[in-house]
Amino acid sequence: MTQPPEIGSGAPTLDQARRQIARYGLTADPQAVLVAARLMAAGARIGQAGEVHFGRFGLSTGRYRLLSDLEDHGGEKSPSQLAQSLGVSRATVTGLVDGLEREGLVARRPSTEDGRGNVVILTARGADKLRDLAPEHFDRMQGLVSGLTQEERATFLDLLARVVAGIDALTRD
Amino acid sequence: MTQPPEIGSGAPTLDQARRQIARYGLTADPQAVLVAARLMAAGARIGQAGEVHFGRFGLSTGRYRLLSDLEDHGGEKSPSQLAQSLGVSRATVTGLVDGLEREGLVARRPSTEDGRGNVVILTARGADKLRDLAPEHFDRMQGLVSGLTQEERATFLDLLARVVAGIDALTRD
DNA sequence: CCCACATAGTTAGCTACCTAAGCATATTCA
DNA sequence: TGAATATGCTTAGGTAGCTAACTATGTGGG
Repeated sequence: MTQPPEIGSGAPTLDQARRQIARYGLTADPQAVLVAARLMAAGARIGQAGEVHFGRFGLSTGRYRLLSDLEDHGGEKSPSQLAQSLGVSRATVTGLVDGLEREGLVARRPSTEDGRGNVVILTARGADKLRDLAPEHFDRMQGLVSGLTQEERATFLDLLARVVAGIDALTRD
Repeated sequence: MTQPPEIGSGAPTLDQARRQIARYGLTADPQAVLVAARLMAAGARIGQAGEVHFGRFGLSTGRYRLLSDLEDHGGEKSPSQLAQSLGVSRATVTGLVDGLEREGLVARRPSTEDGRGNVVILTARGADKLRDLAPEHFDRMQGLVSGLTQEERATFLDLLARVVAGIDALTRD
């Protein structure tokens, strides 16, 4: 019983989609379902790969994004602003800042304008970290899309944006 | 100081990519970097949306994928096989099965062939759950890609596959 | 002026994912 | 056959993300 390839990492096939749809007597378009399923599988894989990538530098995706966002805004931002621009909850920012602070890459200071607020500051060590990882980081990022020509990348960017717009269909009431 | 839109959810811009590359005097292609960054951001968003979607049915993405994979294989599979086909670690499968077993959607039975092994079985309740959520699930999956024509979806599938092949560039030594 | 309500941040508790280490059972081979 | 190795699964401990609840400070209205 040599089972078919089915190389782990959960990439669904068109046949799987067809069978699933048929099993319940539905009328969905198998190709559309396949694209959606592949997209979700790809999203998961890219996310994991990102963690491995940033892990090389002793960071996680979330921590890198926070540092990078901080640098893009003059090295100083409130946790709420960070949560907003990173698209995560404030609780998540608390956790990310906790970790980064422990490693000395950012620091917290009380806000001078709002007694409730903090400001998160990029430290010199944090800036150094970003500088150090930049060459390899950008090089690998380019590698990720090196299988596409420049024109294909433009097409992909367009299609991806339209799919992202469709995310609402997945979550709306 | 009305700051530019910058609508949360962390979609990076071409300008950001350019500035970051320039800051360190690198030669990377900003467009390629942008595509990679957008892809990672999209992956995260789709992943979260998926959790919301499956959460509607009292499941998570991982739990749904496990149930679905089980059904696609006659309702019976070992944890190791599940880990392989889902592309996650065996430890993760242990956790997913723990949760699903608690809810009566799967059951564990000792393997008859291997004294070390288990077999995970899809219960009647598990099969019912899959049947119940199918119509809405497939409908929303279609909705996710409804912004693309059939031809565009085919193109997207091709480009996505080539990007997935590039994941290796992100993680290899 | 004070109370009600809004906002900033943290904490607690959940899920998913990982790696590494542990335990039990199989298998291989000298 | 007995020891070394391989395999199956679980456990322990880590990170990231979420929501909900809590504390503290700000703000606005009667």
